[in-house]
Amino acid sequence: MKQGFAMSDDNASAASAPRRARKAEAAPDLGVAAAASGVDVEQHIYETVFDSVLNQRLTPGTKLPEPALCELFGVSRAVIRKVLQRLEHERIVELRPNKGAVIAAPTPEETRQIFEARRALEVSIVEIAARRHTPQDLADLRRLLAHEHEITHNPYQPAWAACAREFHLRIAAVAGNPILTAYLTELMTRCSLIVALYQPSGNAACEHAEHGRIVDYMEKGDVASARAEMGRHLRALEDNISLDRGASTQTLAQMLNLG
Amino acid sequence: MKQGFAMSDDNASAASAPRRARKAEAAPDLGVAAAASGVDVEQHIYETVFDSVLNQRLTPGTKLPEPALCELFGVSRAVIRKVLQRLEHERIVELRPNKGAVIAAPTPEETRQIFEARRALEVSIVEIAARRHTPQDLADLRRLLAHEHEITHNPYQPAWAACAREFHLRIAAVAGNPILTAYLTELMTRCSLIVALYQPSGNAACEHAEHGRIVDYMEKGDVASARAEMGRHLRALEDNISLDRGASTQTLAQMLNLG
DNA sequence: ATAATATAAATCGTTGACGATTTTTGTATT
DNA sequence: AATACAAAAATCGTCAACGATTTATATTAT
Repeated sequence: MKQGFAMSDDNASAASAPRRARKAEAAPDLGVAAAASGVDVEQHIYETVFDSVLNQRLTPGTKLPEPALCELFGVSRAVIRKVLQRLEHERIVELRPNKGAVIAAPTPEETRQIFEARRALEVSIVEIAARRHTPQDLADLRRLLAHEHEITHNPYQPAWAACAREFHLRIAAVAGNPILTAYLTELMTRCSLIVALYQPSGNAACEHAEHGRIVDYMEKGDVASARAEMGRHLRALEDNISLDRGASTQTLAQMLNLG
Repeated sequence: MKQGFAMSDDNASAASAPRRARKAEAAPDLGVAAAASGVDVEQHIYETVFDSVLNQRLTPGTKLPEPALCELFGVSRAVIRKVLQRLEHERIVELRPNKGAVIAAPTPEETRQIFEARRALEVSIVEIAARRHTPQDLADLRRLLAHEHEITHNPYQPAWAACAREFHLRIAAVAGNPILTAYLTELMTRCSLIVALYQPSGNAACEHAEHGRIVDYMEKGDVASARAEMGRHLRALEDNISLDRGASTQTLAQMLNLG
């Protein structure tokens, strides 16, 4: 098969020109801003790739050649390599030695493990959140539920996925443990990859109702029911994933929402 | 304060010599072995640092200068940098921009979060393990308990810590979810840092008894009791950490068990 | 026409070097 | 003697280049 990339052609002219405005001898470029922006540039590249994965512009299996990313972002290979290693550790990309980086493609077995891990984590998280929530926390969750309700009938899948993601992460935020939140964030990102791979026939309205029940139990202080409902909800999510595949024909620049 | 390092002196003569035996023109060094060993070298460096942290030779706050590590392991800065980034992502070292890497020193608040995350994870892990264990799994756990019993009266703290660590990770292995095992591994490594920082007055015999009860409940299939006992056990662990500090005077080479 | 082989292109791993920042050391002043 | 300041050393971030490996392409033989 053929990957639909054409970046070395259309980007060689667009990205190489601003690249030279770094240490020019004519412009008195204050070196402080250039050096201090280094860490921000790295974060920007990371977030761009991350966001593209969440929005399914970068789909599992997509190759991420280092030279292409260098030209797209106008940086050296060292910083690209650093970002790729970070993404690898979060299981978003897979780094095959001497063969390049690709967006990770969770196998069915990994999918099972990811959902089992989510259940293990989230039932504990919702238990902590059910004990620790403030009135403000509940108001925020209700507001998220209202936004969910509006978007339930939106056919654009990534929008709903982002909404649901925000809900689960908000509960983790209520629990107030950054470590558990980080783990859950990682697992939910991998779930985005799963959704992109095996398009689930998810019923947004059904999921929305389950979210509502979870908040209801939290408000009542019914910890056990909140745990049970979260467990049911996650099992239901796992239960509707098919095994179709979809291949893309976009360019890497389009997937990254650049140019 | 003064860090007790003297590596640039005694290592400049010992490590720079074998460094040159890489691409010499006289020796027909087969480049395949040198290139293929690259990933193993990286893994070796990682495991050396990791092991040194577990054994409390590398204690929180210890600086890890890149040039020193380059000479100690005879590699370039790129590979050292890669290992440091990996260790940073696992929260074992902290990478302060432009200020170097140090062994992480969990704060009291982080300590609370780490133990809360351990409880959240391990009660679910032991529940899965209690449902999924085979006779062989139970035999292995009993064997670990026997080894624990022998070492209970050993005054050398890291030996007992390694034993307890193995027990908890074995339960995770019985649960059979690599993702949860990886998260727990990370948390237990951070617990080693906590132990090194705030030396707990842990009662090994008491912990050993709790381990035994956990396995008993698993064997009986009493899932709820296994969960509860694990929760009690982890709370007890958290409850005895003091707030003393200890500073080291060893050289980095000694801490890494080299030469 | 297809398969196998050889050549060419692209990509990755590693290294050494340069500039910028931080830390240490030495000096002068109060 | 202690503090403040300045020079020097050490360390880190980034980059460009070289060799090795992989992938794609072109050629040739069956």
